[in-house]
Amino acid sequence: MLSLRKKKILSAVVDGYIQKASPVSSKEIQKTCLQDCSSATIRNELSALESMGYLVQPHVSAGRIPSEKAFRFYVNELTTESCLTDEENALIESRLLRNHGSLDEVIKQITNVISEITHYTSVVVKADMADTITAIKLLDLSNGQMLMVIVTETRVLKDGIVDIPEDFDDLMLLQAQAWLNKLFVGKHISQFLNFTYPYTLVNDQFKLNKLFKKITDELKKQALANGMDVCVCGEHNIFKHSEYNDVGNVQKFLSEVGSKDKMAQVFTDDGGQEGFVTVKIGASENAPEGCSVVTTRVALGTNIAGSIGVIGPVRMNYKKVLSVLDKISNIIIDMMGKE
Amino acid sequence: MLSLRKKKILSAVVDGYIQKASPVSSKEIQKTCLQDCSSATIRNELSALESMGYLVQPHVSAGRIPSEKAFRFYVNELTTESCLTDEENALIESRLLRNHGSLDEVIKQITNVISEITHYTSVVVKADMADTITAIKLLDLSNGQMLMVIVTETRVLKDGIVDIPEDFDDLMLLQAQAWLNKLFVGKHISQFLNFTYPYTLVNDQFKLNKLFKKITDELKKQALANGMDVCVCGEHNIFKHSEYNDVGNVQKFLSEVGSKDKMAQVFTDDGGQEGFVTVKIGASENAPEGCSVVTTRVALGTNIAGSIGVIGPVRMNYKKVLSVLDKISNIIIDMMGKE
DNA sequence: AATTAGCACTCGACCATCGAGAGTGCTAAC
DNA sequence: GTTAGCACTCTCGATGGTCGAGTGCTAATT
Repeated sequence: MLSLRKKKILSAVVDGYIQKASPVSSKEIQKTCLQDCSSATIRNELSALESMGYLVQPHVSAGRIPSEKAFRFYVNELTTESCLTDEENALIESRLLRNHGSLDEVIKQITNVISEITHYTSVVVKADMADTITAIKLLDLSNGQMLMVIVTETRVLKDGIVDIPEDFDDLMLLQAQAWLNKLFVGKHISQFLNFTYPYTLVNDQFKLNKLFKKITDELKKQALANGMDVCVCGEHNIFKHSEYNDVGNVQKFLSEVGSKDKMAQVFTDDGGQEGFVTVKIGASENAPEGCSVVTTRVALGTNIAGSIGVIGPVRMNYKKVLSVLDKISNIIIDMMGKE
Repeated sequence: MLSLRKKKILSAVVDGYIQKASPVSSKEIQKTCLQDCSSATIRNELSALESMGYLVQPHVSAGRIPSEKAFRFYVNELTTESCLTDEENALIESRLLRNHGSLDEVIKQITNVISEITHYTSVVVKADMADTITAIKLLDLSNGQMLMVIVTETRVLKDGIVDIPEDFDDLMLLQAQAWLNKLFVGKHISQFLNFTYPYTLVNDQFKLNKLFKKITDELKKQALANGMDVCVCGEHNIFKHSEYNDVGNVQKFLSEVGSKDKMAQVFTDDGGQEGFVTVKIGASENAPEGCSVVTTRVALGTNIAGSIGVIGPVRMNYKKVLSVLDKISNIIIDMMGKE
């Protein structure tokens, strides 16, 4: 457990770093939040926090940078109180309340406002929960591969291709198909997400298990990429943040954000509870490397599940992002309640 | 007119620069294409070409870099013969010929193959020519602004907002509306593109003319952004080209490519003739700064106009891009003919 | 025992300098 | 008109030196 002073200092480092994007020194902390302490004392504390894994020193004569652990601490300590200005609140409301025909229009509006106010990239993932699976087909392509097709009430998802092992005959393919249908027909495609293949379920032979796992994995990917609508807005906001002064980072970020299945994955892999905001910090919490992902669940209509959120560098303005998402999810829940 | 040797040298510089992305020296040219000349002679020629505006020298001890004028020369000299390998041809064919339900699917496939083979960003702009304008509405928002709405047979385009001058009354608004309807009802939205506002048409008063011009400009922008479907693929390919090692350039490029109206504009502003490939080099030829745009027109169905093409740095592999677009447009024209 | 003042130390950022190498332009000879 | 030869210019990378920021440690203080 951290002493009160350590907490204060740690928060100050994180706050300062979020603001300036450069290492924070003992003197700065003294100025901003601990005038009644000397910088030497703070240095001792910083040193302690470093050895506890909260801080990192890029080099000996630089200040401290918060680690992902520090950001996690910071976010946990955060109060839920909003930091939005009246103008920002008004903007959000006016944008969401003007009634824009179709759901997709509304979603566009949502991503728009979020990215505009937060200056990060925003994402909304939509899944029609009423659109359930009616069949799963495994189609032998006669070239050692099979095509997997998921049929739902409203559409057909294809393009999943998997190698068939040589000792796998037609009968087994049919068995596999039957098994998949038994498991998933009537369910929503998003339920692949929570499904993990149990190795002992079908067959003890390692090879077959491996194939079955491959099939369900591939189906999962398909379901993510095509079964859910992903709307992204404000990708270009990354250029505002100094971690993306490097072309390599930009490239990595854009390729992550551009991949629908990754986004669907990252933005729906949370508690699934409506009204709560989830924060994932860095790769260790399953966000893309160097990134944080903030999401919240919201019903976008009867039987339409939605996940709205923000993706950006770990050095993110969490206060603002959390406030915005909180505000927006409340408005939406409200809107939905009235209909 | 350039001497044969100058042409040879100029082509060699462009070729070399396209390949290496670094200045080309006299010695290199000697090696690659003019063994029977000394490097000194080539230097004289290079110097002449430079003063003619074809070449640029970044600094005195560097080789030459081709100017946009040089690329224009190079492209004009290019023969139409294809430089594609058998594998590439086969890939294109197999991708386009597997029949993918909807037109949008096909378009996705087209952009996909193009960007995959050329390693540039590819764009397809689709315009349903049968979808004509049924009405244009100017709606006074009572706050000194008006909302402009274009109604076509299948959809409603809105969101164009323009200030109304104070001395503009309701009657004039109606007049303006009547005028616009008279001009454009029954036509396709893309025809705004070719429309330029004639100052003397309605009123001699400068102010009103200015407003009318503003309205048509705004309508144009709307028509471009929303009246045509723009499909972009392979944005991330820019990272493969060294001109985009700089974050600033990446940002500029992505913001250009991300703006639908700019893309619709750039990719449809050509002769409009089917089967011919148009090349725009650099800002002076109305491509985005530092970029070249290669396009070709193709009917994507009865009454559906399409423009398919590639956008990338001026230092583009024109041989390949032209070959690919040529091949693809031929296939599509063929496909359409059969239906 | 915790805090603090003071100081030596370290390291990055910035700048100037230097030499090597590339490639040119010019001159004079062919 | 072409070419060999050479001086010249400029970039690039390496080297070194100074400055300032910020630390860690020590010894004194509370």
